[in-house]
Amino acid sequence: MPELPEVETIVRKLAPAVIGRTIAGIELLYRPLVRTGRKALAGLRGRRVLGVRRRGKLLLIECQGGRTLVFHLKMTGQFLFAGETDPRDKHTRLVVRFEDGTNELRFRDVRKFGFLLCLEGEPETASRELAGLGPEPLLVGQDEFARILKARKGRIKSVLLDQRRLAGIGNIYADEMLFDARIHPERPASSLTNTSIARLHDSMNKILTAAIASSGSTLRNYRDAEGNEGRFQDSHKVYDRTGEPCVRCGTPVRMKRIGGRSSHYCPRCQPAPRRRKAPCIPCP
DNA sequence: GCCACTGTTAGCAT
DNA sequence: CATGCTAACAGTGG
Repeated sequence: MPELPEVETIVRKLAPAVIGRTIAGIELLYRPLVRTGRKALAGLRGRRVLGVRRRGKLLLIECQGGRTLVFHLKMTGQFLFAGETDPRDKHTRLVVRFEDGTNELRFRDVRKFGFLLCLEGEPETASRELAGLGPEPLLVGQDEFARILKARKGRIKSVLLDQRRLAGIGNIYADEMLFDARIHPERPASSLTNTSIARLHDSMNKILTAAIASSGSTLRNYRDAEGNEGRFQDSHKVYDRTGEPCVRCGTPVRMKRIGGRSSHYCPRCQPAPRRRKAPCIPCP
């Protein structure tokens, strides 16, 4: 479940709790979690944590000596702190112990989709996963945003979800920002007017900023590193509100599968794109 | 019990 | 290259 606002929330909890601490050991409980750098992982013992940051939906833990742990939480990855003697549940995939021994950091992931890279050197250049990402939605300017959208033939929602175009937007926030900007999720990205693009840029900033301020959305199992739930689900206007009245016009919110993803929208506030007339083949 | 569904995305087909 | 499905996994809810 974690998208940009959830990963950002986790980063903010994790940073003060681990920066400056020295790693005493790492226990890998599910080997396939580590996609690259399993050997480098063992070499983290004795190194200090220098920083924690986010890129798209990835969470980066930067350590002394130019090594970086890169986590993707996919659907069900989560971090928690626990005492070293507290029982571990069966979904715990990795444990980081620290020299101060006050608590340990655990990564658990029910569905096992999450992954970890242990990189040496500049992360942005050391891995495809990072190098291929588009700009940060909260940093991209309106002009570049417009260029990204206008160059795409596909549906606007699919473009928002494409991490090579913009990094960090997932299903929930794509639906919410499209509703806010009154754009139908199936509108071809290249067909958007400058006005619509400007509105969508504003909505993207507004929704993501508000979601971060509310510590993300908890619909099923998302929790931050302290076990807290997010509160932004209370502000969802369309996501997970199928059949409920649109907050703007009262029309029931509709759910439709678009590009394999459940998509929620108001059929009245977000009118369907006009179907193009068939080209006149034997145009005389 | 069975079936449908789930917030991601890599990999493959077109 | 771009775009569109589906599988990978495990649990939950009907």
